[in-house]
Amino acid sequence: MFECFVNYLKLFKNIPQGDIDIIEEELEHRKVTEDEILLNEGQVCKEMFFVCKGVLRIVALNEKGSKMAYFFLKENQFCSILNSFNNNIPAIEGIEAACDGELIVLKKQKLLILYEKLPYLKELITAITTQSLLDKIQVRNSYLGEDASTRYRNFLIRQPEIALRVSLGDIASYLGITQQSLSRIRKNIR
Amino acid sequence: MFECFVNYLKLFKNIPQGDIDIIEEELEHRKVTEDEILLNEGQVCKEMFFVCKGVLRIVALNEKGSKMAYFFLKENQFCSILNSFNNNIPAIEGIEAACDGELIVLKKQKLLILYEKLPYLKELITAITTQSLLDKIQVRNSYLGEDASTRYRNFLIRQPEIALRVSLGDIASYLGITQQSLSRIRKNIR
DNA sequence: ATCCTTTTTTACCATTTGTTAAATGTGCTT
DNA sequence: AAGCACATTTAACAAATGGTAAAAAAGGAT
Repeated sequence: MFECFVNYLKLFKNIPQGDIDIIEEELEHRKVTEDEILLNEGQVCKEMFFVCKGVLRIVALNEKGSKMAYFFLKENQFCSILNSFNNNIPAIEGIEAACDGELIVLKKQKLLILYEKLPYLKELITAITTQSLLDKIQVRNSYLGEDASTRYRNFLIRQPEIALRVSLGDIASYLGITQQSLSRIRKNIR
Repeated sequence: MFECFVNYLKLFKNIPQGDIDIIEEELEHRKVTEDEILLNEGQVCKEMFFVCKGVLRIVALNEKGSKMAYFFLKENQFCSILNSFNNNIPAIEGIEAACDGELIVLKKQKLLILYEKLPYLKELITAITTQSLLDKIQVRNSYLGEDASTRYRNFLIRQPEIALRVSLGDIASYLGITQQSLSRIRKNIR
């Protein structure tokens, strides 16, 4: 049930079986279906998800009021709205399932218990999520300097598995262009 | 000399004078002039800067080979290339002074000494820099969903002081548009 | 003040992207 | 299989942006 999560952590640090038992005590498992909403914009985010299977998307409303995908998270990635989670403030973004999948749910209360019992876990998870922030920011910055066609080609290189599993509309909003533009770009690439 | 840095930290946590003496022991002060390069792309970043006066810019080469500004950092903000700083790998971005200014320099070696002596300092600085990452990523994401004119208007709202202190070329590259486009947008706004 | 360099503004045209609308395709339900 | 809802593709036109080049403006140095 929780192997994928534990196995992922073990990639970074050897964790004794006793600790694993403690960790699994506080985890929850959840199946999600496409377009299921895991967190609404405006709510305080009190959970951190770990994707075992499928793809999650972080979404927000843009200036014109339409939903835009900020990020896609796939297997072995954490997904939360950290600004909300850390500071107990309403989230500006929401979390949705981009396709059917399975998650590990880390409730904030339970995670804090784990951090008390196993302080190294806090360091580890913080390091992982911080690193993923740095990766995300690097990608988003580079997109701003590219035209739509280049953005799409780089998206295919950077996240080929995502490209196959989420809708064209999702990808277009993620790249900051319209569906029609993306469809046109796809045609030109063929 | 170092008051601005210490005063800033005190906003978050009360720090006894003894600790302040320890901290100041490890700090360095540096004056910079406009366009001075503080870190070249490709180098490993071994320092963290704290801006006392002026504006720094984080730059990177885009697909076409021209320099793009990823971020501007002003008074009371930390500036480093964390991916390089944390992981001892060459930086993809560079750091330059966008105008004359004064900095506190925190060398990695000395910072690690401070973290040993005052563990709460590590938590504090990590929290501050993580929060600023979240803020930056939020802004960059929203820019991707806006057209150039909206981006500029939101830039003026979000960072009015920066707008007055850096060149049009810097702002244009930050917003992912050409100087000419930005100049045209400015005209339309008047 | 003058010259020189750099930045900013303009203008023109090519290209890209957005908008609107319709057509086509795809999968699901009955 | 037929029908329906939804996603994707196309098309035609409008609007925005980029590329190039040149003029104007602003600063600095002498």
